[in-house]
Amino acid sequence: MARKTKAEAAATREALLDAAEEVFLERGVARTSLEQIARHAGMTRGAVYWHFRNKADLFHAMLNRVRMPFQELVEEIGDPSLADAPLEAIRLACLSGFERLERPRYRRVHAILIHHCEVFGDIDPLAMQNEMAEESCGALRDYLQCAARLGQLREDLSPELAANLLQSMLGGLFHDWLRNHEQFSIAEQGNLLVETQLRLFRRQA
Amino acid sequence: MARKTKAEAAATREALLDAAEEVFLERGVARTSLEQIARHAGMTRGAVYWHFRNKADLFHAMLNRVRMPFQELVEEIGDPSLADAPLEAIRLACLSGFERLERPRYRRVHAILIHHCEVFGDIDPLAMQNEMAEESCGALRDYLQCAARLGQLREDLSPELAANLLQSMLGGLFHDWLRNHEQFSIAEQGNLLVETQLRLFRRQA
DNA sequence: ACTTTTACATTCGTCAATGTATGGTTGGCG
DNA sequence: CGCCAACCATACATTGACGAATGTAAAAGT
Repeated sequence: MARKTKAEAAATREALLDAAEEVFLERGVARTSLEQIARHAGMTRGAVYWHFRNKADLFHAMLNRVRMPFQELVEEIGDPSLADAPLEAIRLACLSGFERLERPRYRRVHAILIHHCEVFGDIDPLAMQNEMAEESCGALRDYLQCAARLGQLREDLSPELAANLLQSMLGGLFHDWLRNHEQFSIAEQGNLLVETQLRLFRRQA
Repeated sequence: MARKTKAEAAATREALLDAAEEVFLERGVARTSLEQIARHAGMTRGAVYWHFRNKADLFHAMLNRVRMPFQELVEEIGDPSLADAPLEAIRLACLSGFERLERPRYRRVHAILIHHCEVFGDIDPLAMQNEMAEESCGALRDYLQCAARLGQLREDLSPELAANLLQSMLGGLFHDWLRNHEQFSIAEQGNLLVETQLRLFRRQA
């Protein structure tokens, strides 16, 4: 094969990762061979083995193109102007998280991680999900405790319980939407659910 | 091998299915061979291929030993004495669902379906999850509409929205618990969350 | 312009898993 | 009581995916 320029080579690398996303998503990780990925990108397995050591390495590279959403969500929350409005901070963080998830690459990779791959090589998707869950739940608890101190929560609702409730609701929404994203828009439905849940949390005037 | 009595043959069939549950759960469906399942049951692949046509057939048989929980949940709800207390009916249905899920066989099979298998043969776990989700969401909506007619819901909360909230919360809880059931008891945590959510739904006195 | 390295394509050996065919023992029915 | 088929083990054939080796032609360097 003729050698390509560096830019073209990088492009084929991206094309291989794109192809991996699509084929993994539609056939599952275990059932797709490197041959299928290569053919779907218009290449052969030789190209795959040039850019990646093996299937696990390619999988890692695919994951590294997106960062974890809840991690970013926590960073996003760090707006100092919202220090006295923690519930609003939570709402905005969820909103930006939803928008990020609607980008095709994010959606596909997370759908693969959660619904289309079992334990695979040194990657344990369930452990990653556990980390994400604990991380987001911790952040929610911090902000809801803050809200409780500011007297913005119903008195008959502990911030820990509210955090668990919100965490479970967000997780369920996340899973449902990733299962088939054409059923509803996560931005619309997510904002609606989060606003409603937070409204139920707030103390009545 | 010597021929076994009918009872013994049935016992080895069950032993093979038990072994399949355990190995599928710990190694994932795609990465486990029929050899591993047979050895784990103290048999050889010959026994597997006698009782089942192939891996997919064994998988089907494993699923058929448990019925879908939300399907039973819907049946469970049909208590006529609770016609004027739909929220209580929902709570009791969730409770019985949680207790059913704590039985090891139910827990293992659902954990496999949701977290440890990709698309596989003619089985599409995501389609099954979609059916379960729509089914339970429909039932919840019916009961919450009933509650709304009886004036038991906050006026600023539509029954459809409440159903979606509850559905997402239950789904998230379900997924979280199946991911590692040692983290918490789904009966305790689930009842706590459901009671709290329903309390937030109720109109204030 | 010449060499070297890059970026793939092609081919082939290997191995694990599946599926099938066969054998052997005995339970259970006539 | 005899024989057949149930029940399972064993051996063999087949498949297909991986990974390494090799080929090769052009881009980069000098």
